[in-house]
Amino acid sequence: MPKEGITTRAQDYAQWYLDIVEKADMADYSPVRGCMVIKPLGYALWENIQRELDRRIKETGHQNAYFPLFIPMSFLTKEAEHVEGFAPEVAIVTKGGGEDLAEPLVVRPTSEAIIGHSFARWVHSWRDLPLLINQWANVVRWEMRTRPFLRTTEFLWQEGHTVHATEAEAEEETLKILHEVYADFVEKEMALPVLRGRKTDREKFAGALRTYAIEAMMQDGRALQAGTSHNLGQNFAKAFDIKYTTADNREEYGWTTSWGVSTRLIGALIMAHSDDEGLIAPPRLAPVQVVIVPIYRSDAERALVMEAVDRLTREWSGRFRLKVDDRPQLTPGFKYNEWEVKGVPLRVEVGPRDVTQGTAAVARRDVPGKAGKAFVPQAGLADHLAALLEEIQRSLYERALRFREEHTREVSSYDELKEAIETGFARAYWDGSDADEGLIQHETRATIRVIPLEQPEKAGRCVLTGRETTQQVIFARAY
RNA sequence: CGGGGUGUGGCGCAGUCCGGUAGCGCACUCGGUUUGGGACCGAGUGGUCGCCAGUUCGAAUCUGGCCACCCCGACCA
Repeated sequence: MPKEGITTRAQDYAQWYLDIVEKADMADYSPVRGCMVIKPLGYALWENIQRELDRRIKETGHQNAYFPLFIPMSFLTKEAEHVEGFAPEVAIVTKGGGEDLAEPLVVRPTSEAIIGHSFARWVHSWRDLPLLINQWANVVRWEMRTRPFLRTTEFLWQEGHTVHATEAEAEEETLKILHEVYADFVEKEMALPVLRGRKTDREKFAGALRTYAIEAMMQDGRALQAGTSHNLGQNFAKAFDIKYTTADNREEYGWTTSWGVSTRLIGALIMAHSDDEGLIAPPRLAPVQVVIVPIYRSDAERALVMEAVDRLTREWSGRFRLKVDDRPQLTPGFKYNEWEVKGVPLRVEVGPRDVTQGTAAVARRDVPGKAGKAFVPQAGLADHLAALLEEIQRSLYERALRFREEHTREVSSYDELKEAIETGFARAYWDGSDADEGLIQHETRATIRVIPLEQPEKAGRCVLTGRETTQQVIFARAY
């Protein structure tokens, strides 16, 4: 049954997304344009995302630290490409304590500059390297057009910043983050398959040597950049004077990297898995994994049912993130709908009939309606639920992967490319220039999302120029 | 920054053309009956109609100005 107040995906995908955010109660608008209030459900998702990412970031040897919100204006201008890229979208503080500041302060749009300054003070010797730091922070970018989670003026993220002795080590770090932290997290925890690849020069980070990214496909066939990892070369080391002395007493600039993912991931999670009924949260990140709805008429039945619920859940302690919805005066049907909109993966119903029969009704969020509901024995219920949560996690991933495969076409002509990007990704041989890419963007609104790391063995002809090349790229419209 | 739209109880809207005591649905509060797919009945609370100025005996409604937000595009995690 379509839920009240949720536009269907078929009607208007963009409006559907906004409706899900609102009806699932994940975020609210704020008095400041483009800024968003993250409500408890949205924030609980973020906390779970943080926990899993933070674990991977630490397992790969990084430590958390925190750097200031304000950056002296002059710092931002030290790296030429960097300032050019970010200047149009920074917020600037010119007054403090009622006085004009001697130097305006930029509210960080990203922290390469302020962290670069610190790193220059921290790094002296080859023994100080590699320096592997991460911070969880908010940043501000004055965007023209905003959308909850996908693009907001202020957003939350993590940004890793590292310094290495050699170019090869910096490159290794950049790719390690891409694979072992970002792709691993998004595929395993978010149940969302990603394409891994390099960005073209047009799309790379301002000031980077090379940018790598993971790209995911949303249910409307558009691409969403889920994370980026930059090899900054020596650009920032030179701008901020990050130098070290080698083992044979030579002075060298360090090689730096930076990488980040943001609350945008919540937007990706919503758009990739949810349906016209509401949010579908992947079990591994769902703030509530199992909701129990007790059903009763009289006080006597209530006592009976609640006793069974208490007995069951006592045995589950710690196994699930669990919610017992014993709110009085609300009908079971109302509760089913509410938890469906909020994306809880499993619902367990326990009523008088179940108490007598030793059963419970279990409903899967990812399989709507009767098809996803079954009466199962109370004995062994916890194991059954645990298995179902894993099954849902796997099923969501496979569904998203199948969708991406069905909406990805190999194209060999510009006409085919134009057609393919209407519904999904276009994989094409490419030997064009930056200007050619700009032309295609102008004509089709599609851009090269990634140059996939996995490339074909044999050569083909560039979709635009017709020149022979071995390089394939992915074109798509992006969020 | 261009284009479109909207500002009226917490939310969604009607009323504006044609000026005359601000209304509906949901939500909320209280009482009762209900509860296996969004319960029902009854009684209530709540709004200087985005802001400023003007016209008028009288403005949500007419005139002028301003502001804000949303949606669609170009720029971007």
